[in-house]
Order: sequence, then structure tokens, then C-alpha cells
Amino acid sequence: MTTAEMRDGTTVTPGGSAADTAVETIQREMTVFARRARASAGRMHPELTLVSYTLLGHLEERDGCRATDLAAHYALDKSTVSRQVAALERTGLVERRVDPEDHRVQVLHLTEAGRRILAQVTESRRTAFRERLADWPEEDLTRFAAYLERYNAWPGPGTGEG
Amino acid sequence: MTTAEMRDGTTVTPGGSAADTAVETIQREMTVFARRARASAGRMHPELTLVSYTLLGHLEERDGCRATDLAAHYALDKSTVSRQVAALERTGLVERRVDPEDHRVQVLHLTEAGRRILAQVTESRRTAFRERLADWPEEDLTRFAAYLERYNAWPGPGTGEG
DNA sequence: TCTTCAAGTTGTACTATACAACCGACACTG
DNA sequence: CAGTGTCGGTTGTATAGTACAACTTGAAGA
Repeated sequence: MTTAEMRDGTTVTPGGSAADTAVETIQREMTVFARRARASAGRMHPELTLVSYTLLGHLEERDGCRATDLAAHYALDKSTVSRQVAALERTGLVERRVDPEDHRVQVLHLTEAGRRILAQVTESRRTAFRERLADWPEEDLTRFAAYLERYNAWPGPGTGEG
Repeated sequence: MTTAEMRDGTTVTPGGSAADTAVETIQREMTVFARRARASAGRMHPELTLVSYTLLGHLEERDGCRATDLAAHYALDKSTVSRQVAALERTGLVERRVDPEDHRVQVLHLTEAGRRILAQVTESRRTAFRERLADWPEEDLTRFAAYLERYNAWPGPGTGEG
């Protein structure tokens, strides 16, 4: 994709053509990925939507947290999180414990069932990813992972994730 | 994330812990990215949703194609593409030309307005990405871009993109 | 011709999401 | 202690994107 910067007929800032090409490619490929992600996730695990999966994962990683924390971390509206959590509670994957310190907050925790489902989906997803990345040298894997983490760590409020 | 492979309590195949950790991270970060992408894209360009944007992009790249081709390329249902295209036609960004060879098919083309909007959104997105990636060394940018291309080139039908 | 297939459209339903309005519980501050 | 603001969360409403199934129309073969 050496001519990426000309695809839409605009010119690029001078002196950075390699970097510009790379930025263009990153933008395009991230977009392609994003376009496909949700749908295929749904096909893979009808049990757990992509959203539910990431929410449960965060809960496990943090060993419980508030709905507000989830909303902040995933840049979601609190109403969205509220409904997602309600659904997860309804299906018994999550439980709420009112914080005795502050009766406004509900600390969310995985239930045993939630932990089990999460593990199962994680394993299935990992298998798919591993297959997909099977022929990558380990060095490339770790570098790719580091790049993604760095990319996602950007603090800006939705400045360029899509 | 050095203990990623233990997060769900399962064991991993022996002899690949660094690679497994990386795979886990890639999976997680790609997921986070996908989770955010659509929403922020919508916030950035109310004119053109992420879906419309990718569709227009494909149309420009291929210089016109059929709705079925779009569906296949993006792993979307034909009904979805049908509605998306209808919307794009309604807003005058795309036009249909019935194939004289086969009256079933409609070859889709960008209109002048479509080309203009696409260029404008592409530029705006590129700016955002460039800002976000501003402090990355060029070498990292090109490597990251190459990794993403390689990742997305995987031919499997939605095996692990989410 | 009759059947089968391919391209697209339309009906219906569901998920994810945002925004706005709201409620209840803290936390200050006068 | 009352008044005011703030924070965590829920609910009402609207929208995008999507799938699946049923259907229409046109093309291609048996």
C-alpha cells in the first residue's frame, strides 16, 4: 500500500511519507477490523455478546468494580452499562453488592457461573486467535501486542479509534 | 499482562507462554478497539457512519462493484447491504447502474458528491489518527501497519476478528 | 418448459447505543 | 440543620446496524 496517501486525492504533509503511509494503513486496517469484529464475535459465541464478554473480562480482571468504572473504561454511556449489567444479572453471570460505605454504589462481581462462561468463551476465542496467529514468530506477536496496547492506551475521548 | 494465560483458570499448551500472553493481549486489545470504534466514528463524522464509510471506500477502491460483492467482502447479510446502499443512494452518494449483461445486477458507483464526502472524511480521520500516533517512531508505525495488514489478511470467515 | 439458482428487497426482530430526564444518597457550606 | 450541588444508577425514547426468512425477478440449464 505504498500509494495509500493518494487514494482520496489529497496531498500529505511533506517530509513524512513513510510514516503517513503507515498511518493511513493503520487507519484503514483498524477500520476493517472494527467493521467485522462485532458480527463475527456474535457468530462465534451466541451465549455471550462481545459487549458482555468484555464487561465480564473487566470484572474478572479487577475482581469486581462499579458500573461507572465500566462505563468510563469502555467509553460507554452509563445507561448502556446499566442495561448490560441488568441483563448479566438476569442471566446469573453477575451479582451486585451494595457498598456499605456508600449506598449509592453497587460493586459488581462475577458469579461462579459467570466465571465459568467467561473462561469457556475466553478459551474458544483464544483458540481462534491462536489459529489465526499460528505462523507468526513470537517476536512479532509480542511486538504487535505491545503496539495495540499502546494504541489503545491513548487517553483522548474517541479521537481516532474508528 | 504476564499471567494472562492463567486469567481464566485454564492451562496453556506448553512451551509457548510468551506467545500465549501476546495472543491473549492481541485478542483483548483488538476487542477493546472494536468496542470503541463504531461509537467514536459516529461522533467524529455524523455525516457518514463507519459502515457507510467503509462501503464508500470499497466502492472507490474497486471503482464500482455489486452489492453482493460488498456483502461478501464485509461478511454482511445482503439485506444489510441493500439497506445501506439504499440510504447512500437516498443521500446521493452512490448511484446504481443496471448491468446490461444481466438485469439482476446493479453495479454501484460513487457519485461526485460521494467522492467528495469520502475524501473529506478520510482526511479528517487521517488527521485524528496522525495526532494519535504523533509520537510513535516511524519504524514502529510501519511495523504496526504491517502487522495489522497481515492480521486482516487472514482469509477465514470470521474466525477470530472479535 | 420447468426447475433451479442468483441478486436484491422487504418484513420483522433484536442488540447496542446515546441522550435526556429522573431518583436517591452523599457531601459541603452557610 | 437546611439547601445545594454532585455522583451512581435507572428508565424512557430514539436510532443504527444487523440477521434471518420470505419473497420477486431475472438468468441458465435439464
